[in-house]
Amino acid sequence: MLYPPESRIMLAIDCCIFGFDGENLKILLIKRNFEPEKGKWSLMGGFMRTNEDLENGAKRILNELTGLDNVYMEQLFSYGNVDRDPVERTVSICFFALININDHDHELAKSKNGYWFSMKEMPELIFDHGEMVGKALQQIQYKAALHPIGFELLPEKFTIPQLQKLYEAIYDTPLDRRNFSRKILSTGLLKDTGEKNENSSTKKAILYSLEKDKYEKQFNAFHYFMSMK
Amino acid sequence: MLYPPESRIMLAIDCCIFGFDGENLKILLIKRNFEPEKGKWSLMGGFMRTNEDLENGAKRILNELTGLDNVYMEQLFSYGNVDRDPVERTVSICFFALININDHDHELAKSKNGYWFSMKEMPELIFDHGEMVGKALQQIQYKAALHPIGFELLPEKFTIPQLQKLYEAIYDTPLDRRNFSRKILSTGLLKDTGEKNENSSTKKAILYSLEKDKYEKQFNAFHYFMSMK
DNA sequence: TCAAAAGTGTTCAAGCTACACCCATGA
DNA sequence: TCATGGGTGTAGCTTGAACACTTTTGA
Repeated sequence: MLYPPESRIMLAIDCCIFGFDGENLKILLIKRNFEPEKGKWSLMGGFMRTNEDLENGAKRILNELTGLDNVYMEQLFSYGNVDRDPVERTVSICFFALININDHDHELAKSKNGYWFSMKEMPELIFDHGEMVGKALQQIQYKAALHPIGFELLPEKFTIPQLQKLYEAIYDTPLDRRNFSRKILSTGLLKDTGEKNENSSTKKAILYSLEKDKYEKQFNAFHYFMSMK
Repeated sequence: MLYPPESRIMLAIDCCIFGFDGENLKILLIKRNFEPEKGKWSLMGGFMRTNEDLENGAKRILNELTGLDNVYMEQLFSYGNVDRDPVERTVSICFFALININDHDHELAKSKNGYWFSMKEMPELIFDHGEMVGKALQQIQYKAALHPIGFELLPEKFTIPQLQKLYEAIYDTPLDRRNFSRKILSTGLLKDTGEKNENSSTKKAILYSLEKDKYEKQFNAFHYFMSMK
């Protein structure tokens, strides 16, 4: 038995892929060499397959561009205005991913015409992809204020100043070093690795790693990383 | 030009409809008199039409059960596990609505086999509808902590004790009357109507209405209605 | 006049904000 | 030895939590 065919609709997945280069929050976009809107910028996307769950579809598409697995991904929102796609009525389920910008397969991304943009220098995107990115950024701001998702964008070992720069990039606002440090350390999520950041030309900052146990346990607890006024 | 037919998929909408009766947060469910899962409880739902935007589809479905228009609705999440629907692979976009429980068309709801349940007495639901309700409740808890959505569940004129009962129902926790009152009034969103609640058998509480201007302006500002520990 | 619900004020503790000094490093 | 960036401490203020008394009303 099947349902009547009245609402079989093209179903797509689009993926906002965010990274952080130490200074700026960045997004991975592709220059389309296929129709429609060939030559313009868009999110990485693709059609949902009939035999895969939504999350698997999103993972597949992320993997096609970055080569990555095991990445933090969240379903964001579904877009389905009747005329959003000029070819045919298509509903797109948008996901966002937070990746460590150094981890992905650069060659693969290049072969798919993928380029990183700072959020502030993002070009115009096709269809409603600009709206998707706006919503993704807003969602990251919400979530990062309460939950420790920022770490997903950093390498395994990171310094507090790096983390602070990330938060400053996410909220596009300067933060006080001393208060930030105290707040982050008070969560108990950070473990001093005993190592220091050798890349610095001044005082070397302490490298921390995540307390995995606490991280997983407390992930859904509230932390108030930002005061969201 | 059309896309290849590889991923045309049945697209449904399901709707979590919440109300508040003065004591309990409630949800409107239907007892299915149609297949599949005839006789079991589910959310109100339907298939997306090819010629309507997602929000319009959700509004249509809400209206079919309640007769209401102009209701607070939010897209929640999309569900698309391959085998979630036994009939055929179907992706469902879930919305939630907050309505004033007295405003809707009781006869219409009855004619569709709609019944209200307290959240705590909710029966088992078909498919992944239980998961949907859980996520909707969580989203309401998040949102109501920061944004003034609670008012959508109350009549136009309401008292502070009523509002407190609503928050207590949403978070399933008792709140301190004095602190709650001070906090809510400090937002400046409430306007003393000069009237009092005549339904009370003891001291009559002041009826407030929303400061519409401030409400709309501040809707996306953060308020910290709840301390989310 | 009593019970029940509503309105209001105060005190204390915790947390946030703002700010200053010292240390380590490489040039 | 100097400039730069990193680590830490403190004082004041704001906010939230805890708590008690008074008022209104109908029975």
